[in-house]
Amino acid sequence: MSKPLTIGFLAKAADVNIETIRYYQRFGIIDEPPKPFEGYRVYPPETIDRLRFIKRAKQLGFSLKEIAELLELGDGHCADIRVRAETKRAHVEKQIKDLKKLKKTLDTLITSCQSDNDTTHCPIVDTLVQN
Amino acid sequence: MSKPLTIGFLAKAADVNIETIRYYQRFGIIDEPPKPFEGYRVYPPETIDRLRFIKRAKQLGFSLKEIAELLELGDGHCADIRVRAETKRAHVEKQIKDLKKLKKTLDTLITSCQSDNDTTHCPIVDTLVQN
DNA sequence: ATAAAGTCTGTACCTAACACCAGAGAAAGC
DNA sequence: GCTTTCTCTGGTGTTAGGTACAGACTTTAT
Repeated sequence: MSKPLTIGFLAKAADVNIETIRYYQRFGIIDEPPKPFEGYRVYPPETIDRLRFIKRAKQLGFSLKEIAELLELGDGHCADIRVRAETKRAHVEKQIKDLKKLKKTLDTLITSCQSDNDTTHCPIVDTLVQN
Repeated sequence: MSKPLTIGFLAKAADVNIETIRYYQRFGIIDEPPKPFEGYRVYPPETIDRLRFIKRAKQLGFSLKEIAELLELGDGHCADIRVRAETKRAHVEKQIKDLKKLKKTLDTLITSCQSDNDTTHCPIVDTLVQN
C-alpha cells in the first residue's frame, strides 16, 4: 500500500506551498476532497498535473482568473484556448512596446544629465516637474 | 484676493484624486499644512509641481518609495539621480527581455495549436501539463 | 437664511496571490 | 507509548497604491 497523497506530499510533488494549494481551493481551481471521518484529506494524483498546469500558465503570465477559464474550457476546445493565448500575446506585445518607450525616455534623461555640467541643477528633476 | 488653494483645487490643478493626495500625505511625499483653527487647509502652490513630479515619475515606472528617495535627493545631486535612472533603465531592459521570451513561448504554442487537426486534444493544454 | 458643495477625520475596503499563525486533533516513527 | 510531524480550521497579515465611505463641520452660492 503506497502512501496516501495528503496535502503535504501533493505540495512537494507539484513543488508549491501548502498554503498555495489551500488558496487555490478557496479560489476554486483545485477541488478539495471531502474530509474523511477520521484522518486527513487524500488527493487524486491528477491534482499534481493540475497544479503543474497552473504553475506553467502562471509563468506564461496568465492570472489565476484567466487560468480558471482555461481549466473550465478544459480539453477539446483547442480553438478557444488558442484565442486566449493570442490575446495574451497581444497584451505582452503592448507591454513590450510601452517598456521600450519608457526606456527611450530614460535614455534621453540620462544623456542630458551626463552632458550637464551644472552640479546644482538636475535636468531629470526639471523634466519631471514640467507639465 | 484669489481663491485659497484648498485640497480640491489642488487635486484639480494637478489632475489627481483628492484621496490620492491624502494618501501621499500619509505616505510622506506631500507635506500636509497644519489645519487652521477655523476653515480648511491651504496648500502652497509648489505642491502642484510636486504632484506633477510624482505623476511623471510614476509614469516612468518609479514606485512611490523610489520617488520618495528622488524627492529627498532633491535638486543638486544630479549624479545620484542619474544613477537611479540608470538602475531603472537596467530593470526595464530585463523586463523587456523576459517578456520577449514569454512572447516566443506563446508563439510556439499558438503555432502548434494551429497546425493541429485533432479537435479533441489541445497541444497548449498538453504543454502546460507537462512538467 | 438656507441649501449645496467642499473639507476633515477615521476607518474600511479593493485587487492579487498568497504567507502565517494558533490551537486542536491525527498519524507516523522509533 | 511517547515524541515529532502532519493536518485541519479559521482568521489575520502582507505589498502597492490607492478608493470609498460616514458623520460632522465649514464655506460658498443663491
